[in-house]
Amino acid sequence: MKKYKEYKQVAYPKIGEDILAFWKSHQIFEKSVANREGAPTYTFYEGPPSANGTPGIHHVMARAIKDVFCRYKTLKGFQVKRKGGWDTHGLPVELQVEKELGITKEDIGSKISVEAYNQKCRETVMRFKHEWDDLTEKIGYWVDLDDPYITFDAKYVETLWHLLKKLYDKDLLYKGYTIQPYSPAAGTGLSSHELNQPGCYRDVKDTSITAQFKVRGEENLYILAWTTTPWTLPSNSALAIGEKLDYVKVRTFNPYTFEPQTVILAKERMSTYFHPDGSKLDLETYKPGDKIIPYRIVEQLKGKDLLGLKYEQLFPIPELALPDPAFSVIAGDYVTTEDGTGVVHLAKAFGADDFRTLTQQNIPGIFLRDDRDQEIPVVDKKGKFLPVVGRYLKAKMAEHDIQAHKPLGEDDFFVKNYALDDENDKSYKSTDVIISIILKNENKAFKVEKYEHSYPHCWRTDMPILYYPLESWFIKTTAYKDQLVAHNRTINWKPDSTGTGRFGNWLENLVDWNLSRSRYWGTPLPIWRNEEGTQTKCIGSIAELEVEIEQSIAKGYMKESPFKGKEPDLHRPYVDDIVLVAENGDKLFREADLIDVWFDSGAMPYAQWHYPFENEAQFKANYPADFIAEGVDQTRGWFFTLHTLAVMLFDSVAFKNVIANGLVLDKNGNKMSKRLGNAVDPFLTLKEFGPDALRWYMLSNANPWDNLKFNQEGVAEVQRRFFGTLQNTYNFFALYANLDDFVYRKDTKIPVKNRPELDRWILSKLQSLIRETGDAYEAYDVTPATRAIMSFTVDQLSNWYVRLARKRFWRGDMNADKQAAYETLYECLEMLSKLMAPVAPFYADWLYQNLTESLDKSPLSVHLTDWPTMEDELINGQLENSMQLAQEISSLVHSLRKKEKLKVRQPLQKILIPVLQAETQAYIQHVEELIKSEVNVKSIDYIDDTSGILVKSIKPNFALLGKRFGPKMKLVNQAIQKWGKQEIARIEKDGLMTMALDGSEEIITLEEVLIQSQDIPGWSVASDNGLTVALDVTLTTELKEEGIARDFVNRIQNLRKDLGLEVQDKIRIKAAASDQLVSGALNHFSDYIQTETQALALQMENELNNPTVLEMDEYTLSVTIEKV
RNA sequence: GGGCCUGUAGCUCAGGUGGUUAGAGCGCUACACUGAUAAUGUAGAGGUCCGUGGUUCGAGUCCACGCAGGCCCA
Repeated sequence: MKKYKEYKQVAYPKIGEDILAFWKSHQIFEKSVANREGAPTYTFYEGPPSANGTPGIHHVMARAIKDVFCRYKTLKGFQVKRKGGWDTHGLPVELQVEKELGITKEDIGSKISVEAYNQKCRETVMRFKHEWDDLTEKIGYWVDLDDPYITFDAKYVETLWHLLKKLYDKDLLYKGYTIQPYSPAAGTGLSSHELNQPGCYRDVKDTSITAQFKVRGEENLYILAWTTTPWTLPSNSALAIGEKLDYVKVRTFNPYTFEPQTVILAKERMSTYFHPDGSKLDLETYKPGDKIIPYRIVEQLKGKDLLGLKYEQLFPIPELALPDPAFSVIAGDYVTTEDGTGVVHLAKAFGADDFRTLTQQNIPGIFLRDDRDQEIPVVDKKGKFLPVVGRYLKAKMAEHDIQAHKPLGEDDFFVKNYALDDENDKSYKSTDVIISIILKNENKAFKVEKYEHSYPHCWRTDMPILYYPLESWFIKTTAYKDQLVAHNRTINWKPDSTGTGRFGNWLENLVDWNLSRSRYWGTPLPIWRNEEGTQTKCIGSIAELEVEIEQSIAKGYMKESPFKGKEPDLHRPYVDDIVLVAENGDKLFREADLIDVWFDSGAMPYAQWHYPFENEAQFKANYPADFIAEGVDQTRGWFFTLHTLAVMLFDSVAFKNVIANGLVLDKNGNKMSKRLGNAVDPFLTLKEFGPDALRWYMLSNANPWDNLKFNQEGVAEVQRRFFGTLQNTYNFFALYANLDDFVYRKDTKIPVKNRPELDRWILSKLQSLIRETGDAYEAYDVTPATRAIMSFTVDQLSNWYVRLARKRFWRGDMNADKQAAYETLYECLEMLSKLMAPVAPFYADWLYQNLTESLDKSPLSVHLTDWPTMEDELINGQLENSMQLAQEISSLVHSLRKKEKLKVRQPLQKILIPVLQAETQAYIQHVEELIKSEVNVKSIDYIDDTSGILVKSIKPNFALLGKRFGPKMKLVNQAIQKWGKQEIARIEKDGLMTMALDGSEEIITLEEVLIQSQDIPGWSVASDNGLTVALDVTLTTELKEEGIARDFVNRIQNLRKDLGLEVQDKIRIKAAASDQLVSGALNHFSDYIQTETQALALQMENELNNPTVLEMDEYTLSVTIEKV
């Protein structure tokens, strides 16, 4: 029976499937964890994906990275529990549900109850769980899928509440009012994290206006201010300048009304607004419509000279009138002269800087009042001007006879493109455009143009966002900035720059974390307040809530608990129905907000265990994480929220090591997107290549933190080159091992020290490989590990060891030499299966099992083994040196043969190697036989100094002498280059030489120069890397005959094969030679030929029946062979 | 506009602390091998190291300023 399975063809995808089935039926993953019970833990946190979309190829990348280090640490003896998780809340879920139901946010509560809506969300959110689980299994990502944490789970939410209360108790949770990104289309504020979604910032062309603000009490004097959001101009209540900037007053004409006027702007910005020739033109002779408008600078002044200047309201709508100090010039430290006019228009409701500055300077903003007497901006939450402004715009349109694409009523003025009208309509006019025309007509616009800039968009609705005043709850992260920074310094970031740069800078410029989301499907904020906002309760657990509810029932505020007789559900609408009792007896209502979903995921270290309500020991044993990995886009997402909560609540890091991987782009370096059709389907790729080649390609091609240009051909190459070579090597082993009935047995194996040199060499290399891969995995550098494994497998094991050892496997019966070869190759293969197991878990296990099946005691799977320890005593540096010399010399000889057109089959007499050090000669002599057979030469001669024919060259050792001589190095170099035979001889003999340099004597030692021999007069030489080889190209008759004999063997072997003879079949050869040299060769090398070709006889005949004519280089030869 | 990353052969990538012939694989060309054979091996061609300045005796490597691409943020 065959002990080692042989494979004609290998279907890698099938290996994936088979091994997956094996893992399942033998519970290998479970065993790999259970086996390490009691061992030190290595903690990994799974960043929860959302299962409401299908997984992509980049998820394979991310998950492969996670898997590699968890598997490696398991092999290293740690217990690595990997709890899976699902991110289930948030806007994407809501939007998907709305799309499917054909509703908008406004319909919630009317067309559909919050209860039914949330129920639908809950059903939707796990929709693609099956695909995710499927992919996870197929790529071999080992994670506990049976007991994942789920962020909507009541227990999970309870922990979130607990954490929020801890923040509240520390006074780190507060309600504020800020200008925030708001999506009218989605009806919600957006977190900075959401705005960080790739693709949110897009280049768009907006109408930009440089408006003229007329200075009060002056004739025709205007301040210029530029904006890309004309719709905010009706809300203008101040202008900001930079105090230290230079400004000018310029006399000129308005380009639209042609009226003479004087304008104020930053001096540096003049070139944008005035044609250079305008300064030469006469102001008096200007005629309306002239192409170049003349101008004169009439006054230069500093920004601070402008402070306090009053101007007329741009849109004098009576309802929007404001008292002093509105409509005046103030200072803003953010004003620059990079664009615009160096004057910034401020609208308190629509800009964060604006809001801050105006608040600080006590300048009121433009607001109206709602029926509860609360301030409201003049644009409503749908992005439409209130009728107060609409009426004004409508009247102005009539006054100036402005025709739009449709009749516009006072309630029709949407900002941006929220009207959803057809923008391609020729007569389409946006509100921005209408405002521009009005201003142009009224001598209030100095320049109107389309301006292309990057503007944030809502990541789901694709509509531009507005900056809009919203009330919010915040976490006061700024209070912990120093601790956040300090703890970050202790984290090992891969790559380092993401930690210090991207993440570090983010922490340095920290703002408070805006927690609030006005939505339905998410974790509700556990805060109850009275109507005045004077009484507040924060609830930190279900039990606490139930006690409060009892009190409320007792007080008569509630009839019964919504949780009565069922499991508590902490979602809306149930918690909204709960009314609590304040200390002073007031009714408390829940703050309607949900919290940022990033809080959900950032709290997973605690919430996944329902800590502190349960599993305290579990939590403590697994906190903080040793390792996490996600995409670099999570830097300010999950990485940030994990870090923040850990620092603020536990004064700890949340993770010690983190890999922030790059993007997976298409092969041309473009982003993959389903829309563009360049997205790669992971399932199809798996089907074609199987999981191992895919993982190996992704991790070996480039460091994970570099973007990967994903190219299927790259996967194919990895498969062919690496897996193919490894597979061939295994097949080779299996083929002969089975023929010889070899079975690897530890107890009877030949000690390494008794094995042939070649074996000891490859085993020495193998030991180095163990160290190299181990070091790389330890440093979270998977790419160098894969490259080292590939290089060993392909270059050393297959291309050198197997090739040179081939004959040992097929020749003769079992003997010690043969056994050593089998054992050595076996040991290399088995070791490779372990070293590659973290990256290519399926193939590695398959290989391991093929090798070990016939052994009883070995663990079932490579993933249940221990990481190998290096055996230092097997490392033989000298032998590795020798072998490297053999490889280099062989390569040089091949190169010479090529040049001289002498094929390897033609034996040659000798090669010459100049050696200047006895050491080198010893190294080479060690592997002399090997070189001789590899390049087919009879002998190797060494020439040393005593021969007297060596031509040596000398050059300085720059690294050493450069440090010593510095600027004089050029002179030293020139001097040394001039040295001839005598000087070289002397420094070699004495170990030093003196030289004159700048009038002084300098002593140069032998170590400070490099002496090489690169030429042997009269010989064909090749040299590389300080090594020189000469080839004796003389062909004697004997050599020629031997070459012919070898050629003949080769042809006979081909014939044997053509005739379908088996390896052990014997033959009889008859040959009719036409050439004397050939018949001489056949006669002289008859024994050799017969041995090689398994011939019992080689007869020379004059005539042959029906012979085969062999074409040899210069001769032809007729032969017949017959099976005996 | 700011932060970070990347730029080396046609393609994908290596090139501690600066040191004088810049490497590998794939692809290409040629050859060899034919008992690993739908394999395998060898050799060759192929480079303004993104550009420009600078530091230095010496720069792919260090510095400055640019250019191009990417990510993140304003």
